[in-house]
Amino acid sequence: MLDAEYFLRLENQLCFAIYACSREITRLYRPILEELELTYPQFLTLTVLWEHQRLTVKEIGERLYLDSGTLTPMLKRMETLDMVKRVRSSEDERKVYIELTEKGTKLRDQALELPDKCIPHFGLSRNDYKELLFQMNQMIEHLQQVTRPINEVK
Amino acid sequence: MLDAEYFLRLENQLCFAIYACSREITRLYRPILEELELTYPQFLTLTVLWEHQRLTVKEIGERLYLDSGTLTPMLKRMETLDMVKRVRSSEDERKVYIELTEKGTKLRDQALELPDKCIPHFGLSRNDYKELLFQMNQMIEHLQQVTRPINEVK
DNA sequence: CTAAATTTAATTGTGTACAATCTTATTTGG
DNA sequence: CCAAATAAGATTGTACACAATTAAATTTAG
Repeated sequence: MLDAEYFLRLENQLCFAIYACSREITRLYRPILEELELTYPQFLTLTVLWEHQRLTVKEIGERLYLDSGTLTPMLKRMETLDMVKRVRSSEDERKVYIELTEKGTKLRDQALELPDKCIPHFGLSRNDYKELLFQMNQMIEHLQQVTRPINEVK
Repeated sequence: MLDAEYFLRLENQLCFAIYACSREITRLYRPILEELELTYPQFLTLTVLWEHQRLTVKEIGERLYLDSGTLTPMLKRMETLDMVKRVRSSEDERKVYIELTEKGTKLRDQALELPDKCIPHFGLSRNDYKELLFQMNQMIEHLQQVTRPINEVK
């Protein structure tokens, strides 16, 4: 049983701090990503594609925790910008493969400058960075046990 | 000089972890807030109003780091739901005061159940919660020094 | 083997975010 | 005192998020 009055105050709400922090980081990235004609979620999409070359919409969604309602229109915009190709699978017509174009592949070179330009502004030591990353991922896991439907009962 | 290759991998990106964590928390809150007819940003708006009774749009924006482009339409929706009143100031016609209605005030009672229902799912000890909150707020401060225009030179 | 269930994307509709611009009101400097 | 600067909200346009639904393809169970 928590002290509800205490945790209802804005200054004590961890969820608000995380939400605000997320938006501040996006704000930091925005002008730099703008030079690459990218938004932050588009950059994340390229990040997973740089690691895997070719993924279905569903597989991208599993990695970024986004659904087709978000991804489909975003991927279409990225296709218009000639960063990715959308290829309907021939073995399974339900699937759409997302592949990097040459332009999308080359963007990685410019994106390599991002960490250096951004991470120092987090104001974290290398160790704090790692610990915070670990904590966040643990929290995500915890939360997903509640927020994601349990289909793995089979 | 950071190892850019390392920090470009999705699993090593703290910004992604924070962004994903923020969305997972919102997902945890959503069904509970839905019972109060609230979205998460609307809940935050009520949170600051419960603390201050009456604030201008600008003052709400300063606390939540949101601008009028976000707040104006949201506050209008909340007015439609009879949670707040929008009152143009008579001393300074540029300002619009946001005040709680009776309904908006009473929602606090139900909102008091939120911390108990949600925070345990974070999977954090009371101490980890406090430390994480502190770290996040520190990061926000650091980031704002870069992302927010410096007007306080005067 | 086929009807029902499941899977994958796409679509629809609502609600943020936020840059950029606009409008109106107030403040300030000459 | 008044024109220029500034300030507060509103508006416009673009891009996510995400629930809910739809459409089409594939799997599965009887």
